[in-house]
Amino acid sequence: MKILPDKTVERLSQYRRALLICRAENKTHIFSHELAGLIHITPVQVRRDIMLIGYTGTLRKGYDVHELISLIGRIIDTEEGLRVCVVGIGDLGRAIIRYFKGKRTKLVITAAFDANPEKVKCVYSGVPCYPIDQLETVIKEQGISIAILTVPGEVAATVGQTLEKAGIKGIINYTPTPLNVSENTYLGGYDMITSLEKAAYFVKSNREM
Amino acid sequence: MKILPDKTVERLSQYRRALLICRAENKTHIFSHELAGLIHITPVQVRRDIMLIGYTGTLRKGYDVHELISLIGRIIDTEEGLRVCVVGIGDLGRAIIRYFKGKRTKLVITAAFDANPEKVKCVYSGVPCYPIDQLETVIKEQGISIAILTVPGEVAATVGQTLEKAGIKGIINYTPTPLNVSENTYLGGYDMITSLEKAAYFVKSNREM
DNA sequence: TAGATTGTTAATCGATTAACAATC
DNA sequence: TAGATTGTTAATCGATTAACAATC
Repeated sequence: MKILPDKTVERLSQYRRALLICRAENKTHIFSHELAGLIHITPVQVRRDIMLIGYTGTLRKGYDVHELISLIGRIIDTEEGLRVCVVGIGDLGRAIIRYFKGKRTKLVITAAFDANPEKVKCVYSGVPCYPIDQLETVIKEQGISIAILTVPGEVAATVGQTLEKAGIKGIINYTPTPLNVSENTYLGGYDMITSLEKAAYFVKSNREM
Repeated sequence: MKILPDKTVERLSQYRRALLICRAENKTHIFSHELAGLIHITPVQVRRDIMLIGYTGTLRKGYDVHELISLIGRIIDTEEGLRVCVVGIGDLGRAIIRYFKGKRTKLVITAAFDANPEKVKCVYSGVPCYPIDQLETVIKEQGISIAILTVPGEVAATVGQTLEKAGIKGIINYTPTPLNVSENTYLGGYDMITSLEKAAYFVKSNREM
Protein backbone atom coordinates (compact mmCIF):
# COMPACT_ATOMS: atom_id res chain seq x y z
CA MET A 1 0.00 0.00 0.00
CA LYS A 2 1.09 3.51 -0.67
CA ILE A 3 2.56 5.21 2.38
CA LEU A 4 -0.05 6.86 4.57
CA PRO A 5 0.13 10.47 5.76
CA ASP A 6 1.74 10.99 9.11
CA LYS A 7 -1.38 12.29 10.77
CA THR A 8 -3.54 9.52 9.41
CA VAL A 9 -1.27 6.93 11.02
CA GLU A 10 -1.57 8.74 14.33
CA ARG A 11 -5.33 8.72 14.09
CA LEU A 12 -5.46 5.07 13.07
CA SER A 13 -3.78 4.27 16.37
CA GLN A 14 -6.42 6.29 18.16
CA TYR A 15 -9.26 4.75 16.18
CA ARG A 16 -8.08 1.30 17.12
CA ARG A 17 -7.92 2.15 20.78
CA ALA A 18 -11.45 3.52 20.67
CA LEU A 19 -12.65 0.54 18.66
CA LEU A 20 -11.15 -1.93 21.12
CA ILE A 21 -13.24 -0.31 23.84
CA CYS A 22 -16.32 -0.54 21.61
CA ARG A 23 -15.65 -4.20 21.01
CA ALA A 24 -15.29 -4.83 24.74
CA GLU A 25 -18.76 -3.31 25.06
CA ASN A 26 -20.06 -5.73 22.42
CA LYS A 27 -20.72 -3.02 19.89
CA THR A 28 -20.54 -4.59 16.41
CA HIS A 29 -20.90 -1.54 14.17
CA ILE A 30 -20.05 2.13 14.41
CA PHE A 31 -20.88 5.22 12.34
CA SER A 32 -18.23 7.72 11.31
CA HIS A 33 -19.76 10.40 13.51
CA GLU A 34 -19.69 8.09 16.53
CA LEU A 35 -16.03 7.22 16.07
CA ALA A 36 -15.27 10.89 15.43
CA GLY A 37 -17.05 11.87 18.65
CA LEU A 38 -14.94 9.45 20.70
CA ILE A 39 -11.73 11.20 19.79
CA HIS A 40 -13.14 14.65 19.15
CA ILE A 41 -12.51 15.11 15.48
CA THR A 42 -14.87 15.51 12.51
CA PRO A 43 -16.74 12.63 10.83
CA VAL A 44 -15.34 13.66 7.43
CA GLN A 45 -11.84 13.14 8.67
CA VAL A 46 -12.72 9.66 9.91
CA ARG A 47 -14.26 8.76 6.56
CA ARG A 48 -11.32 10.10 4.63
CA ASP A 49 -8.81 8.18 6.74
CA ILE A 50 -10.84 5.03 6.30
CA MET A 51 -10.99 5.66 2.58
CA LEU A 52 -7.21 5.95 2.53
CA ILE A 53 -6.77 2.53 4.05
CA GLY A 54 -9.19 1.09 1.50
CA TYR A 55 -11.96 -0.03 3.79
CA THR A 56 -15.64 0.54 3.09
CA GLY A 57 -18.54 0.53 5.47
CA THR A 58 -22.22 0.12 4.78
CA LEU A 59 -24.75 2.91 4.51
CA ARG A 60 -27.10 1.56 7.10
CA LYS A 61 -24.78 0.19 9.74
CA GLY A 62 -21.56 2.12 9.31
CA TYR A 63 -18.28 0.28 9.87
CA ASP A 64 -17.83 -3.24 11.20
CA VAL A 65 -15.88 -2.89 14.44
CA HIS A 66 -14.10 -6.24 14.20
CA GLU A 67 -13.09 -5.80 10.59
CA LEU A 68 -11.79 -2.31 11.13
CA ILE A 69 -9.75 -3.34 14.17
CA SER A 70 -8.13 -6.17 12.27
CA LEU A 71 -7.46 -4.03 9.20
CA ILE A 72 -5.76 -1.34 11.29
CA GLY A 73 -3.76 -4.13 12.89
CA ARG A 74 -2.60 -5.35 9.49
CA ILE A 75 -1.48 -1.81 8.66
CA ILE A 76 0.31 -0.86 11.87
CA ASP A 77 1.53 -4.19 13.22
CA THR A 78 3.81 -6.73 11.68
CA GLU A 79 2.86 -10.38 11.78
CA GLU A 80 5.76 -11.43 13.98
CA GLY A 81 5.66 -8.27 16.07
CA LEU A 82 8.43 -5.77 16.73
CA ARG A 83 10.68 -5.63 19.75
CA VAL A 84 11.33 -2.49 21.72
CA CYS A 85 13.93 -1.47 24.27
CA VAL A 86 14.09 1.35 26.80
CA VAL A 87 17.44 3.07 27.19
CA GLY A 88 17.84 4.83 30.52
CA ILE A 89 16.06 3.59 33.62
CA GLY A 90 15.07 6.70 35.53
CA ASP A 91 11.54 7.45 36.69
CA LEU A 92 10.50 8.04 33.10
CA GLY A 93 11.97 4.81 31.76
CA ARG A 94 10.29 2.83 34.51
CA ALA A 95 6.99 4.61 33.92
CA ILE A 96 7.06 3.67 30.25
CA ILE A 97 7.91 0.04 30.92
CA ARG A 98 5.15 -0.32 33.46
CA TYR A 99 2.61 1.53 31.36
CA PHE A 100 3.33 -0.63 28.35
CA LYS A 101 3.19 -3.92 30.21
CA GLY A 102 0.86 -6.23 28.27
CA LYS A 103 -0.80 -3.42 26.31
CA ARG A 104 0.12 -4.56 22.79
CA THR A 105 1.01 -8.10 21.75
CA LYS A 106 2.74 -7.05 18.53
CA LEU A 107 4.92 -4.45 20.20
CA VAL A 108 6.79 -5.70 23.23
CA ILE A 109 9.48 -4.19 25.42
CA THR A 110 12.05 -6.95 25.87
CA ALA A 111 15.08 -5.13 27.23
CA ALA A 112 16.13 -2.11 29.26
CA PHE A 113 19.57 -0.53 29.48
CA ASP A 114 21.26 1.63 32.07
CA ALA A 115 24.74 2.80 32.94
CA ASN A 116 24.26 2.36 36.69
CA PRO A 117 25.53 -1.08 37.79
CA GLU A 118 22.98 -1.14 40.62
CA LYS A 119 20.10 -1.09 38.19
CA VAL A 120 21.62 -3.60 35.86
CA LYS A 121 20.90 -6.43 38.23
CA CYS A 122 17.20 -5.59 38.40
CA VAL A 123 14.12 -6.60 36.47
CA TYR A 124 11.53 -3.86 35.93
CA SER A 125 7.95 -5.01 35.47
CA GLY A 126 9.31 -8.19 33.93
CA VAL A 127 11.88 -6.46 31.72
CA PRO A 128 15.54 -7.28 32.45
CA CYS A 129 18.03 -4.43 32.57
CA TYR A 130 21.39 -4.75 30.83
CA PRO A 131 24.52 -2.59 31.11
CA ILE A 132 24.59 0.08 28.46
CA ASP A 133 27.84 -1.19 26.95
CA GLN A 134 26.03 -4.35 25.90
CA LEU A 135 23.58 -2.27 23.86
CA GLU A 136 24.75 -3.50 20.49
CA THR A 137 25.02 -7.17 21.44
CA VAL A 138 21.62 -7.41 23.08
CA ILE A 139 19.84 -5.45 20.36
CA LYS A 140 21.24 -7.69 17.68
CA GLU A 141 20.68 -10.89 19.62
CA GLN A 142 17.06 -10.11 20.37
CA GLY A 143 16.33 -8.44 17.05
CA ILE A 144 15.10 -5.23 18.66
CA SER A 145 14.10 -2.58 16.12
CA ILE A 146 12.71 0.33 18.16
CA ALA A 147 14.35 2.19 21.05
CA ILE A 148 12.80 4.56 23.56
CA LEU A 149 15.41 7.03 24.72
CA THR A 150 15.13 8.35 28.29
CA VAL A 151 18.76 8.93 29.19
CA PRO A 152 20.05 12.27 30.51
CA GLY A 153 20.30 14.90 27.79
CA GLU A 154 24.10 15.08 27.92
CA VAL A 155 24.61 11.54 26.68
CA ALA A 156 21.62 11.34 24.34
CA ALA A 157 23.51 12.22 21.15
CA THR A 158 26.16 9.57 21.74
CA VAL A 159 23.66 6.88 22.67
CA GLY A 160 21.63 7.79 19.59
CA GLN A 161 24.66 7.08 17.40
CA THR A 162 25.22 3.74 19.08
CA LEU A 163 21.60 2.79 18.60
CA GLU A 164 21.78 3.41 14.88
CA LYS A 165 24.98 1.46 14.62
CA ALA A 166 23.30 -1.40 16.44
CA GLY A 167 20.64 -1.53 13.73
CA ILE A 168 17.75 0.26 15.44
CA LYS A 169 15.20 1.47 12.89
CA GLY A 170 13.11 3.82 15.00
CA ILE A 171 13.90 6.00 18.01
CA ILE A 172 11.43 7.72 20.31
CA ASN A 173 13.45 10.51 21.84
CA TYR A 174 12.20 11.76 25.21
CA THR A 175 15.37 13.71 25.93
CA PRO A 176 15.75 17.43 25.28
CA THR A 177 18.66 16.82 22.90
CA PRO A 178 17.92 16.87 19.17
CA LEU A 179 19.24 13.66 17.60
CA ASN A 180 21.08 13.43 14.36
CA VAL A 181 19.96 10.22 12.70
CA SER A 182 20.27 8.99 9.17
CA GLU A 183 17.52 9.38 6.59
CA ASN A 184 15.96 5.96 7.02
CA THR A 185 15.75 5.87 10.78
CA TYR A 186 12.38 7.02 12.06
CA LEU A 187 12.53 9.69 14.74
CA GLY A 188 9.66 10.50 17.09
CA GLY A 189 8.92 11.82 20.56
CA TYR A 190 8.43 15.12 22.26
CA ASP A 191 10.38 17.00 24.83
CA MET A 192 8.38 17.95 27.89
CA ILE A 193 9.79 21.42 28.27
CA THR A 194 8.83 22.29 24.73
CA SER A 195 5.33 20.87 25.26
CA LEU A 196 4.96 22.94 28.39
CA GLU A 197 6.35 26.11 26.87
CA LYS A 198 3.99 25.76 23.96
CA ALA A 199 1.12 25.52 26.44
CA ALA A 200 2.46 28.58 28.24
CA TYR A 201 2.53 30.60 25.05
CA PHE A 202 -1.05 29.79 24.16
CA VAL A 203 -2.33 30.32 27.68
CA LYS A 204 -0.61 33.69 27.68
CA SER A 205 -1.93 34.73 24.25
CA ASN A 206 -5.44 33.66 25.11
CA ARG A 207 -5.41 35.63 28.30
CA GLU A 208 -4.33 38.79 26.53
CA MET A 209 -7.20 38.65 24.07
CA MET B 1 1.70 40.59 18.32
CA LYS B 2 -0.26 38.50 15.92
CA ILE B 3 -0.56 34.90 17.03
CA LEU B 4 2.36 32.75 15.89
CA PRO B 5 1.99 29.46 14.03
CA ASP B 6 1.94 26.37 16.18
CA LYS B 7 5.13 24.95 14.77
CA THR B 8 7.00 28.22 15.07
CA VAL B 9 6.26 28.34 18.80
CA GLU B 10 7.60 24.82 19.17
CA ARG B 11 10.78 25.78 17.39
CA LEU B 12 11.19 28.98 19.40
CA SER B 13 11.34 26.82 22.49
CA GLN B 14 14.04 24.72 20.85
CA TYR B 15 15.96 27.75 19.62
CA ARG B 16 16.04 29.14 23.12
CA ARG B 17 17.35 25.92 24.57
CA ALA B 18 20.11 25.81 21.98
CA LEU B 19 20.88 29.49 22.48
CA LEU B 20 21.17 29.07 26.25
CA ILE B 21 23.84 26.48 25.65
CA CYS B 22 25.61 28.86 23.25
CA ARG B 23 25.50 31.60 25.84
CA ALA B 24 26.97 29.28 28.45
CA GLU B 25 29.84 28.76 26.01
CA ASN B 26 30.30 32.53 25.74
CA LYS B 27 29.20 32.66 22.14
CA THR B 28 27.83 36.15 21.46
CA HIS B 29 26.53 35.80 17.90
CA ILE B 30 25.13 32.99 15.80
CA PHE B 31 24.31 32.56 12.10
CA SER B 32 21.03 31.09 10.92
CA HIS B 33 22.81 28.02 9.53
CA GLU B 34 24.52 27.40 12.84
CA LEU B 35 21.32 27.56 14.82
CA ALA B 36 19.64 25.42 12.19
CA GLY B 37 22.39 22.82 12.45
CA LEU B 38 21.96 22.53 16.20
CA ILE B 39 18.38 21.36 15.90
CA HIS B 40 18.62 19.80 12.46
CA ILE B 41 16.36 22.00 10.42
CA THR B 42 17.05 24.34 7.50
CA PRO B 43 18.53 27.85 7.82
CA VAL B 44 15.59 29.28 5.86
CA GLN B 45 13.18 28.04 8.44
CA VAL B 46 15.21 29.66 11.21
CA ARG B 47 15.27 32.97 9.35
CA ARG B 48 11.58 32.85 8.64
CA ASP B 49 10.70 32.12 12.26
CA ILE B 50 12.93 34.96 13.39
CA MET B 51 11.31 37.23 10.85
CA LEU B 52 7.90 36.28 12.27
CA ILE B 53 8.91 37.40 15.75
CA GLY B 54 10.15 40.68 14.32
CA TYR B 55 13.82 40.38 15.13
CA THR B 56 16.62 41.25 12.74
CA GLY B 57 20.22 40.16 12.77
CA THR B 58 23.21 41.68 11.04
CA LEU B 59 24.72 40.52 7.79
CA ARG B 60 28.20 40.03 9.12
CA LYS B 61 27.59 38.60 12.56
CA GLY B 62 24.19 36.93 12.36
CA TYR B 63 21.97 37.10 15.44
CA ASP B 64 22.88 38.41 18.85
CA VAL B 65 22.53 35.46 21.22
CA HIS B 66 21.55 37.53 24.28
CA GLU B 67 19.00 39.59 22.46
CA LEU B 68 17.38 36.60 20.82
CA ILE B 69 17.15 34.71 24.11
CA SER B 70 15.49 37.62 25.81
CA LEU B 71 13.09 38.24 22.91
CA ILE B 72 11.98 34.60 22.88
CA GLY B 73 11.51 34.91 26.63
CA ARG B 74 9.25 37.91 26.17
CA ILE B 75 7.18 35.92 23.69
CA ILE B 76 6.85 32.62 25.53
CA ASP B 77 7.05 33.63 29.18
CA THR B 78 4.90 35.96 31.17
CA GLU B 79 6.51 38.52 33.41
CA GLU B 80 5.16 37.07 36.64
CA GLY B 81 5.55 33.48 35.47
CA LEU B 82 2.91 30.76 35.26
CA ARG B 83 2.24 28.05 37.79
CA VAL B 84 1.91 24.40 36.90
CA CYS B 85 0.54 21.36 38.71
CA VAL B 86 0.95 17.64 38.12
CA VAL B 87 -2.16 15.52 38.59
CA GLY B 88 -1.41 11.88 39.32
CA ILE B 89 1.79 10.86 41.10
CA GLY B 90 2.84 7.61 39.45
CA ASP B 91 6.29 7.01 37.99
CA LEU B 92 5.49 9.39 35.17
CA GLY B 93 4.27 12.20 37.40
CA ARG B 94 7.37 11.91 39.57
CA ALA B 95 9.62 11.81 36.51
CA ILE B 96 8.12 15.05 35.24
CA ILE B 97 8.44 16.83 38.57
CA ARG B 98 12.04 15.82 38.98
CA TYR B 99 12.96 16.60 35.41
CA PHE B 100 11.44 20.05 35.65
CA LYS B 101 13.04 20.96 38.94
CA GLY B 102 14.71 24.37 38.51
CA LYS B 103 14.72 24.24 34.71
CA ARG B 104 12.59 27.31 34.06
CA THR B 105 12.08 30.24 36.37
CA LYS B 106 8.95 31.48 34.64
CA LEU B 107 7.23 28.11 34.66
CA VAL B 108 7.19 26.40 38.00
CA ILE B 109 5.49 23.27 39.30
CA THR B 110 4.03 24.28 42.65
CA ALA B 111 1.61 21.46 43.43
CA ALA B 112 0.96 17.79 42.84
CA PHE B 113 -2.27 15.85 43.35
CA ASP B 114 -3.05 12.20 43.96
CA ALA B 115 -5.97 10.10 45.13
CA ASN B 116 -3.78 7.83 47.25
CA PRO B 117 -3.72 9.09 50.88
CA GLU B 118 -0.23 7.61 51.34
CA LYS B 119 1.22 9.90 48.71
CA VAL B 120 -0.63 12.93 49.89
CA LYS B 121 1.64 13.30 52.88
CA CYS B 122 4.76 13.36 50.76
CA VAL B 123 6.81 16.04 49.06
CA TYR B 124 8.28 15.11 45.68
CA SER B 125 11.45 16.95 44.68
CA GLY B 126 10.21 19.87 46.70
CA VAL B 127 6.64 19.80 45.40
CA PRO B 128 3.94 19.07 47.99
CA CYS B 129 1.24 16.57 47.12
CA TYR B 130 -2.41 17.36 47.90
CA PRO B 131 -5.45 15.07 47.89
CA ILE B 132 -7.23 15.16 44.58
CA ASP B 133 -10.46 16.42 46.09
CA GLN B 134 -8.71 19.66 46.98
CA LEU B 135 -7.89 20.23 43.32
CA GLU B 136 -10.16 23.21 42.90
CA THR B 137 -9.21 24.94 46.14
CA VAL B 138 -5.47 24.61 45.71
CA ILE B 139 -5.51 25.61 42.04
CA LYS B 140 -7.48 28.74 42.80
CA GLU B 141 -5.47 29.61 45.91
CA GLN B 142 -2.14 29.29 44.15
CA GLY B 143 -3.32 30.69 40.83
CA ILE B 144 -2.19 27.65 38.88
CA SER B 145 -2.97 27.89 35.17
CA ILE B 146 -1.46 24.78 33.57
CA ALA B 147 -2.00 21.13 34.53
CA ILE B 148 -0.02 18.07 33.50
CA LEU B 149 -2.29 15.06 33.53
CA THR B 150 -0.75 11.69 34.39
CA VAL B 151 -3.65 9.92 36.08
CA PRO B 152 -4.88 6.47 34.97
CA GLY B 153 -6.85 6.60 31.71
CA GLU B 154 -10.14 5.62 33.34
CA VAL B 155 -10.40 8.77 35.43
CA ALA B 156 -8.76 11.19 32.98
CA ALA B 157 -12.00 12.50 31.47
CA THR B 158 -13.52 13.30 34.86
CA VAL B 159 -10.38 14.94 36.18
CA GLY B 160 -10.16 16.94 32.94
CA GLN B 161 -13.62 18.37 33.62
CA THR B 162 -12.66 19.28 37.16
CA LEU B 163 -9.52 21.01 35.98
CA GLU B 164 -11.45 23.21 33.59
CA LYS B 165 -13.96 24.04 36.27
CA ALA B 166 -11.09 25.02 38.56
CA GLY B 167 -9.97 27.57 35.99
CA ILE B 168 -7.05 25.74 34.38
CA LYS B 169 -6.21 27.29 30.99
CA GLY B 170 -3.93 24.63 29.54
CA ILE B 171 -3.73 20.85 29.96
CA ILE B 172 -0.90 18.57 28.87
CA ASN B 173 -2.55 15.19 28.61
CA TYR B 174 -0.25 12.21 28.99
CA THR B 175 -3.10 9.73 29.39
CA PRO B 176 -4.48 7.65 26.52
CA THR B 177 -7.95 9.15 26.97
CA PRO B 178 -8.96 11.94 24.57
CA LEU B 179 -10.14 14.92 26.63
CA ASN B 180 -13.14 17.01 25.84
CA VAL B 181 -12.24 20.57 26.74
CA SER B 182 -13.80 23.87 25.86
CA GLU B 183 -12.63 26.01 22.96
CA ASN B 184 -10.38 28.31 24.96
CA THR B 185 -8.51 25.72 26.96
CA TYR B 186 -5.23 24.74 25.34
CA LEU B 187 -4.74 21.00 24.94
CA GLY B 188 -1.38 19.36 24.37
CA GLY B 189 0.52 16.16 24.98
CA TYR B 190 1.04 12.85 23.32
CA ASP B 191 0.10 9.34 24.20
CA MET B 192 3.01 6.94 24.33
CA ILE B 193 1.24 4.06 22.67
CA THR B 194 0.32 6.21 19.70
CA SER B 195 3.91 7.49 19.46
CA LEU B 196 5.20 3.96 19.51
CA GLU B 197 2.66 2.62 17.02
CA LYS B 198 3.51 5.43 14.66
CA ALA B 199 7.15 4.41 14.91
CA ALA B 200 6.15 0.80 14.29
CA TYR B 201 4.27 1.72 11.14
CA PHE B 202 7.17 3.64 9.64
CA VAL B 203 9.73 1.03 10.62
CA LYS B 204 7.56 -1.58 8.96
CA SER B 205 6.97 0.46 5.79
CA ASN B 206 10.64 1.28 5.48
CA ARG B 207 11.60 -2.34 5.78
CA GLU B 208 9.24 -3.31 3.00
CA MET B 209 10.69 -0.78 0.59
C1' DT C 1 -40.36 8.30 -0.18
C1' DA C 2 -37.47 11.22 3.01
C1' DG C 3 -33.65 11.13 5.81
C1' DA C 4 -29.28 9.52 7.06
C1' DT C 5 -25.14 7.94 5.74
C1' DT C 6 -20.91 6.82 2.97
C1' DG C 7 -17.16 7.80 -0.45
C1' DT C 8 -14.75 11.12 -3.04
C1' DT C 9 -13.45 15.31 -5.51
C1' DA C 10 -12.42 20.05 -5.29
C1' DA C 11 -11.42 24.03 -2.44
C1' DT C 12 -9.18 25.88 1.36
C1' DC C 13 -6.00 26.43 4.86
C1' DG C 14 -1.42 26.17 6.90
C1' DA C 15 3.38 25.14 6.82
C1' DT C 16 7.73 24.55 4.31
C1' DT C 17 10.81 25.51 0.70
C1' DA C 18 12.68 27.89 -3.41
C1' DA C 19 14.24 31.92 -5.26
C1' DC C 20 16.30 36.14 -5.07
C1' DA C 21 17.10 41.18 -4.05
C1' DA C 22 19.67 43.77 -0.74
C1' DT C 23 23.73 44.46 1.85
C1' DC C 24 28.02 44.28 4.28
C1' DT D 1 35.19 43.57 -5.37
C1' DA D 2 33.45 38.70 -4.55
C1' DG D 3 31.35 35.94 -1.31
C1' DA D 4 28.44 35.21 2.46
C1' DT D 5 24.58 36.34 4.71
C1' DT D 6 19.87 38.19 5.85
C1' DG D 7 14.91 39.20 4.95
C1' DT D 8 11.00 38.35 2.25
C1' DT D 9 7.93 37.08 -1.53
C1' DA D 10 6.15 33.53 -4.34
C1' DA D 11 5.68 28.60 -5.19
C1' DT D 12 5.02 24.18 -3.46
C1' DC D 13 3.67 20.67 -0.55
C1' DG D 14 0.63 18.46 2.73
C1' DA D 15 -3.41 18.23 5.56
C1' DT D 16 -8.18 19.54 6.52
C1' DT D 17 -12.68 20.82 5.24
C1' DA D 18 -16.61 21.79 2.12
C1' DA D 19 -19.60 20.11 -1.08
C1' DC D 20 -22.16 16.75 -3.08
C1' DA D 21 -23.45 12.48 -5.76
C1' DA D 22 -24.76 7.87 -4.68
C1' DT D 23 -27.34 4.73 -1.98
C1' DC D 24 -30.01 2.25 1.33
